[in-house]
Amino acid sequence: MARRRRVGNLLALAVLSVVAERPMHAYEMASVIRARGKDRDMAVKWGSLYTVVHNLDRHGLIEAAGSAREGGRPERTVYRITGAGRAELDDWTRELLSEPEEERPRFEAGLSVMGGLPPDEVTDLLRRRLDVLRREIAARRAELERDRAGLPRLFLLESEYGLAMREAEAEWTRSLLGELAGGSFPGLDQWREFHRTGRLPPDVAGLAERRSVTD
Amino acid sequence: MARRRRVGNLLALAVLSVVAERPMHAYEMASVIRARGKDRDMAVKWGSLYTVVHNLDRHGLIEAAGSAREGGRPERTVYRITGAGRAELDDWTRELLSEPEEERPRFEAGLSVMGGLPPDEVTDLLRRRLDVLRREIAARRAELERDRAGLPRLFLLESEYGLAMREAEAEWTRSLLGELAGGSFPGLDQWREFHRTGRLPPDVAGLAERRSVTD
DNA sequence: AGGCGTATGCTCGCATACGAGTAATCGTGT
DNA sequence: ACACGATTACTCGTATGCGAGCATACGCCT
Repeated sequence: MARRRRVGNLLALAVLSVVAERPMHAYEMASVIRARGKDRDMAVKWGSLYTVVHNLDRHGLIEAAGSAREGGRPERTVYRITGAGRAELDDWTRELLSEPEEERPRFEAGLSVMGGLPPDEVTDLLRRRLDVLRREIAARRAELERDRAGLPRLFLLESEYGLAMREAEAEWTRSLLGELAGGSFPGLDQWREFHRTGRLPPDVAGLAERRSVTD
Repeated sequence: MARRRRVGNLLALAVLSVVAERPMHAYEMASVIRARGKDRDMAVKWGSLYTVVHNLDRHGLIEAAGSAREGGRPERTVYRITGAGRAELDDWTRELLSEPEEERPRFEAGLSVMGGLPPDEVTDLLRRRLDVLRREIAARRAELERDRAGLPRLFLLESEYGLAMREAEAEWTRSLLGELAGGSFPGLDQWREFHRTGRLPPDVAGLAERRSVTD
């Protein structure tokens, strides 16, 4: 699984998904993607739009269906999705839904180098993180509540999922923070010691090596 | 915040974090990163190692500290971290810890195009996802239990966090699956209808447009 | 009727990212 | 004592990714 996509940028998924509805020219795709709020779900970089559309064309996933010009000067190519494109869209969707990420969130990277900062600063940083999370959760929850009135559930799932994950993250952070601030975090003294003296206590040095597990 | 990093690849963070300990040559960095299991925390592509090391050098975050040759033929440059490098490492760590991701997980993209597949297939796909999640959770939990014996808590946090997130994800998926499989998911009929007829019921069409919110 | 802000629509160049390939050395079984 | 598989160590080319910039046109105010 996790096959290599001919065009791997998630923006390509968004493009396929809107052009599957009806033929459009590139800029219109952008507008529709924006109107549907799909750009919120996938951190779209608009600078990549034309590259992506081009590549989709090159690989036969969409194709020119003529061109149109309106009052506005430049002649724009209208694209339609091809059979291969539709197949790719479906297959990609299937993959995204059925296979959990291998991709680690960046916070995990942060945790993994966290020991390089002194514990009290870390506590402070996590407190800040928790603050932001809480604010975001409130904002999203409000937005979701507003949307529930007008939108079918199917279109709200991404938001619900995002909210649930944020909540879990906040919860986890809060619990860690409790241990750090309350002083019950095991090894806190060595950690502090390490930053006072600049060196690891001998019993911890060399301990950081992890065995290779079931990989 | 979220300043642009001179070298943005997370592999660069790993490199900085190990070379901060003591000067090393490139390949040794790779070994240490692997030995610490940091590569598990950040999906490292080893093909990027030399590019990244090069770029760190170019930007003055590390610098050559001489070169060594051992039995093995090629002369290897030994790098040490610079003041700027240490500052970058600390600043980056601070950012990763204190600022929650803007980055959307790919699953969210999947959810957002999910409507393109018929509900029964989606149910099936999510069931598969849940299976994989459950297996992963069991595996990670076992691994974590094993590691608890030998490693200080500080080095287990990434794993604990990863596990907590997987659990939350599984929980959310399970609950959605319940609604889909049990038929209580609102709008299920229209969704199915849409796939039978190929067209949206008129009351749903045009509904997908999202208002622009607080952005 | 002219000025200006904003939306539209697109181009370009540079910097990466990273897969795939290469070549030497080491370890170990026979 | 040598073959061969694994490990060490690195190079290169190609495909993107994407920020920044640019040009036109439209709506609206004055």
